[in-house]
Amino acid sequence: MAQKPSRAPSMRDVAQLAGVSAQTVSRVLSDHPNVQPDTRQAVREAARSLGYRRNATARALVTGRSNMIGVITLSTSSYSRMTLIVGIEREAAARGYSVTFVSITDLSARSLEEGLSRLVAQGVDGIITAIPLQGSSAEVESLLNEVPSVAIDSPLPAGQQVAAFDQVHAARLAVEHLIERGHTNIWHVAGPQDWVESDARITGWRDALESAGLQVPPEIYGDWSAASGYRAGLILGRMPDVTAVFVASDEMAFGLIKAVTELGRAVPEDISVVGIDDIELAPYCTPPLTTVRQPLEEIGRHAVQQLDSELGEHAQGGSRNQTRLITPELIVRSSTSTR
Amino acid sequence: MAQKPSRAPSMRDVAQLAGVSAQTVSRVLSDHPNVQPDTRQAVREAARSLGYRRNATARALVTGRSNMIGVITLSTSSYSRMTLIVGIEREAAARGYSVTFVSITDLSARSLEEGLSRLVAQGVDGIITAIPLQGSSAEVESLLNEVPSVAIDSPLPAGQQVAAFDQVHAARLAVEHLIERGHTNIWHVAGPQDWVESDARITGWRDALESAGLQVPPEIYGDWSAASGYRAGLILGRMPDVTAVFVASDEMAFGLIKAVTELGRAVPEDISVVGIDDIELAPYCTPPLTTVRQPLEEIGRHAVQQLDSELGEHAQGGSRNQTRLITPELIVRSSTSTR
DNA sequence: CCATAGGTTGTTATCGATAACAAGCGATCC
DNA sequence: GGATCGCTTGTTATCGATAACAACCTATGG
Repeated sequence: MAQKPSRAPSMRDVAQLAGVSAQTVSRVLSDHPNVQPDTRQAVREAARSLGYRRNATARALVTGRSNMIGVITLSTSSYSRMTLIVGIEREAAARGYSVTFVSITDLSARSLEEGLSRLVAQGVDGIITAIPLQGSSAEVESLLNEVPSVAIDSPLPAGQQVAAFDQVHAARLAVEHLIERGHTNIWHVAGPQDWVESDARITGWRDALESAGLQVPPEIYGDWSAASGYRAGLILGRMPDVTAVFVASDEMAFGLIKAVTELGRAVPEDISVVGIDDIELAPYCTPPLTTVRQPLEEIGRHAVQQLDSELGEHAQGGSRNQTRLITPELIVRSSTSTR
Repeated sequence: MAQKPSRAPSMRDVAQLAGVSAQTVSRVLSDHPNVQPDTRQAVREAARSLGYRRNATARALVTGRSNMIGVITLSTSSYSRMTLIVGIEREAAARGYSVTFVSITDLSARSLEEGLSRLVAQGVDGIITAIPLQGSSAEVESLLNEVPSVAIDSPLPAGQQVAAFDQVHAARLAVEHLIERGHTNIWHVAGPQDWVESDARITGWRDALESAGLQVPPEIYGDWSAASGYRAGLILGRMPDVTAVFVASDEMAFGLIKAVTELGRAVPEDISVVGIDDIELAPYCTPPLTTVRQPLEEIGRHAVQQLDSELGEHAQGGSRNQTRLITPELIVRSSTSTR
């Protein structure tokens, strides 16, 4: 049944069938204004009857625009990454872009280079870097110079646009909430060392404590995983004077709560816990997790919007460096109690 | 500082600098065997000094291969989707493909068509459909005929390859575990109605019960979300003779456990619960969740492998319809007890 | 009634690479 | 020593579209 079509129909075929030139077909398909209605009609019909589909590759070659945007991200399979990517994809689709996706395993400059160059080689019009790395390399900078880009999370060097979430503020919200409830000994389980998010959240936590005149204990580093939160919990649960912990991600908070509970300390009666993210399962934690929501899908959309407008200006050459910060929101559930 | 390069260097530029023809440059860059070592060397140097990068668009146009594979998936930001996509991306990268990603919001034939045609228009070499829909439309079939494709989850009609996980077996494993522990009244919270996964898991559950000579209660439908699991829990928790529930996803299991616990029924003492997926948080559920692991990253990799080999054969025209089933594994934690 | 303007359509060149063919050249073989 | 072989390199055509220019035709105005 499936007859093998020797070749997909080209513009020439459509033109021939409609009795016009290829150029006219092109005009019709691009909605140029100056085409006679009947011609337009005829071309449309011919195209439909042949099942014609415009060849994006050829267009890209001649126009210099591929209408693809590249996304590079860490390959952690976390909720947050996925939500971000879905946000990006939606907005991109709405604006007529398709999304090419590259994930890297580690944060080394090597693999960052490798990933970026895959995207550039693929001919994307712009790149969204959803990578939380701090430093970078000359090679990376030069790659990012070849193509307009927007950074999520990380303030990468080149005069780039940034679509971000106010991490410091988020952390401050969480900690202030604990302070309001009367806690004075508030610990922090942070993300891994070289992540900007980790730093920002540490900063927010520290700021909040200091402005309240409270003592700042040492932070404990995790790696975003629930398992690392569990390990932190095994430590903190053994310290009797710890009554509150601000955890840098919901997933780590799950682990921490499990650990301290196993050690016989009740949450929130003995220890209050606040997370960050508001993952889908946060309300179903035992107890339901108080957390700061990150509107990730929105962040993804913003990133695409900025990239799109940057691509628009690109022709003209305007290049201001605006940053759009998104405001976090505290979600109070039951993992925090008044002291 | 950032000088605007009027145009990226082309093969011609490299050729000129190296004092050879464009074709020779092409040969060097494609690692053709018959090139004199010094020529090769000279070309390589010229390319490096110009910062030359091969234009994938032009290559794609002339070779007819874009080295892009398309992935279409539902835009649920679940853990599993992300894991799958990461698996796909890794394997694709390893085989020299880049991945273009389209997510759709609903399972209507309309949006499926829309998404697929975006991919086809973009010129992908092959498509991985990670969409759990049962039915489809003529238009969809015709789109899938234009391009080789592999289905994950769903047995889409066209003589497609399928990379799948043995859902029926997985469900059976879960239920048999409960039966072994002495349970006789085992309920099921299923996924949404028109998903193949839901059906397969229902089938497995039913099979296991029937072969044990047990009664089959009516299934309760959820939508994979923790919230829907919670609702199911509010129902099942009120039925005193229910001692075991097999839940079609870990996320729903989290919700269910929360609900029945709130109703005063202890897990696993009063009610045993088994999920499916083994999400990262499963061990940190209260109590730690017994579940059946889905090796999603592996499934993603398999899908790419099959697609790649299909793309290879495509030239020759072989087209058998092999299916690779991946075996599930039961992970016993503490949410199930002996009756 | 001719000149000009503007709408409509066609022609040609081009984007950046590769495939297919052609040519040059030294070595091997009889 | 001449013919053939095989390695190396260059030439030309092509992929499928669009940009830029050219040509034609129909109104409109003087």
